[in-house]
Amino acid sequence: MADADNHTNCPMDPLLRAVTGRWTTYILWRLVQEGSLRFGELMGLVPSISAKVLADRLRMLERNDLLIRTQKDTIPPEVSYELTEDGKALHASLKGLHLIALDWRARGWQLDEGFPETTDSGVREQEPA
Amino acid sequence: MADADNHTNCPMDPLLRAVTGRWTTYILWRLVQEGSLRFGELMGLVPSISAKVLADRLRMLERNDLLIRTQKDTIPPEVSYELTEDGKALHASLKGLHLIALDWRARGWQLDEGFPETTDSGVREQEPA
DNA sequence: GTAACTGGTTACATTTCGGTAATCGGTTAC
DNA sequence: GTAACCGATTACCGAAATGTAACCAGTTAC
Repeated sequence: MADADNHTNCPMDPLLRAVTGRWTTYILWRLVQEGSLRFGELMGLVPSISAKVLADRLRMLERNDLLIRTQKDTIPPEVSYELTEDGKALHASLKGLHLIALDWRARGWQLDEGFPETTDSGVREQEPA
Repeated sequence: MADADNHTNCPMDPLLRAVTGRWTTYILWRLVQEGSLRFGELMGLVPSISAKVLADRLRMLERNDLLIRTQKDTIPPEVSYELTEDGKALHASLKGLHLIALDWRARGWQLDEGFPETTDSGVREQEPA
């Protein structure tokens, strides 16, 4: 998909896909804050993420040289993750989006993904017979 | 999902989800370039998008006040779309991501999403019996 | 002997996403 | 009568993303 699927040739597409999965930006954020975190620490910091998805995200970020995985072969093992310079740069590049996000949130904006079951008023226009 | 699912409370999450679907950034880009476009024009400009997905994207952006749909009830109908100020601001906020995307692309970076079927060497480590 | 520790992997189920093809509505052109 | 026009919607399907739960390894503590 990485290339054959680059229909639009939009340069942001691959970065967006790198950043877009659920919790990914939050993981980046935490790693920027804390510098280095172990797997279990991330499990605790990212609310309700599963080990599977966390591992998926970390391996994906590692494959793309956005973070580095360091393993100590002690028993039990100790594995920690930290961002590379590219990873930090990626996070920094989200600054603009972050600012506008804060602004919109302050203005009460919320994403409407279009699930009508959350509209509770029940009152809707009736077609005249 | 819009709120109950905001697990991380990361302010960027909803914006990222607004921007993330396939072709969404490209649609924003085109609307910024052209100012106003009709449905059929967008169909032509966005390569290989289907009417269904284009309609999905447009309705989603409209629901979130990122673009405005204008319909003339002629026969055949004429419908055009243009970004709101918020829509333009959202697009502008992707500037940082755009810059880093250009830089990385120039450096040869490509997203590796991890599908091993594209690695054609066939040679992989064998377990010693 | 068995549970806990850490950092995962695996199989499976469910949910969501995107793609294809058919259809609609009202009018005009053939 | 029927095809084209435009802007969709609908039903259906397969693929991809995500969630859940069980399990693994090697050692220590009980």
